Amino acid sequence: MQILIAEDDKSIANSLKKNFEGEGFHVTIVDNGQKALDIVEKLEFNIIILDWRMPVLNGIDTCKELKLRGIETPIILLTALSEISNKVEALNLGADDYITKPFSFEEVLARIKAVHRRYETSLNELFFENITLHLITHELETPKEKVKLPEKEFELLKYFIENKGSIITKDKLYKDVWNLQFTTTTNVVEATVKNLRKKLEELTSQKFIKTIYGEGYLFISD
Amino acid sequence: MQILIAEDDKSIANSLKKNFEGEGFHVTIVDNGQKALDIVEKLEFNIIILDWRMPVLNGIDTCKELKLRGIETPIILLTALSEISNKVEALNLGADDYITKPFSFEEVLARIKAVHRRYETSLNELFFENITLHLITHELETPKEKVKLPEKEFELLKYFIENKGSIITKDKLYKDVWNLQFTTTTNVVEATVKNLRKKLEELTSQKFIKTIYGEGYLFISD
DNA sequence: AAGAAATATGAAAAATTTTTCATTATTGTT
DNA sequence: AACAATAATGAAAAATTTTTCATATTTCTT
Repeated sequence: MQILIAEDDKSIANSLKKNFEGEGFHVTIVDNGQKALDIVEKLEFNIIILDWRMPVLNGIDTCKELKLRGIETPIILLTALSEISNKVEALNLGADDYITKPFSFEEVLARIKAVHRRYETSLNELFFENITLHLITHELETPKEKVKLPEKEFELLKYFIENKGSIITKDKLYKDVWNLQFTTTTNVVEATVKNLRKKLEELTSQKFIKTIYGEGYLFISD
Repeated sequence: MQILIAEDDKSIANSLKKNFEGEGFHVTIVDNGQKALDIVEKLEFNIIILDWRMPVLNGIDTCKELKLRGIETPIILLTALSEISNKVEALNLGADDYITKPFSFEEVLARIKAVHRRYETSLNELFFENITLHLITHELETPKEKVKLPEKEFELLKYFIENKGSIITKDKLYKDVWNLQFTTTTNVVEATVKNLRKKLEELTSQKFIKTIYGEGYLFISD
């Protein structure tokens, strides 16, 4: 997760950065709104955190300008308690949330995760590494190409991404994807896994679907 | 749009009601949280507005209880300015927005529309009359049954609902749904319309797809 | 290393969906 | 009412997807 923080108070900025990095996030700090606008043109972020008061260009105007430019990255505003009557303004400007100082890191983290989750689901896309699964059109988008997946392959891949990183047993797939009791008389799962594997590898040159012998499948980075 | 207002201050409640009805919404008023819980069990609402302070059961606890019961209807809390430090609590309780008194009706209306729109798109469903089209699973839900639509029928119905009430020419369908130049050498559109019509009529006993001779199709109430 | 269990695979079969085609029905115009 | 244009329909053909089956490969255990 790439986070941009625009905050002129160095102690706050560094404290946030240290904490976020402890969470495995990547943080970029700028000290005014204009610099935030500049860097957003060049790099992609998943979340933008703007301080309300900043030199050169404050958080409100930065937020307004970002939205004007069509940037859809979720924005969180940091405000002092005294400025709180402006909350309506904040949300009207297009900010997705705001946090009043002083705040605990736990609060910031919770808000960020909530906003990001909300954003992801609003997009109707599932992300994994360099692939995107479009939930409405059932298209699989890769660096190489965008293809429409047949029904079963779509459902299987969706299930894999939703359960990435943990072992998925075959009977779970029979139950959840095929709505079948687990029977030994069929091997549709293996057959469909084969086809999905082939398609994924052709498109990404990566092997996302591992098999754990005797246990099930594991969807994970190559 | 069905709105439930739980507010013990009669002047506020009635003023809201009058204004909402001017907008064509249908409003139900109750004067405490317990009554709100009771009526929500019996009737369906699109938005619930809860006053923060109320006798018997206040807005916070009502909100908490509604969420506990799995009610997903968006909730907006009304709070006095002095209670504003609890905003974090409000959002954590699962309220979708909150408005501080005193408020203008315009603000309330804007918030309601925003919350409702957010809700509808977050559901990933398209509604028309008594049918629901599930955008992720491609299922058509009717009072009688829920069936999975084949790809083309799904895309066609989605297009119809998105363009309900206005004439849809055949070349628009060829272009937007089939990605084809309009050619006279095929009649896939007619064939698919036929099948969708049959399915819709079997399931709802209604005829949603009218044909406007020489112009196109019109998706509209029977 | 050999055998057994589990998984993978290519190709065929079955099922479903999409499109075409020939014909019938409907609508608007004269 | 008759004609021409447009739309609807049933059935067949074509294309695609899903499942099955027989066989090959891999993995684990001894």
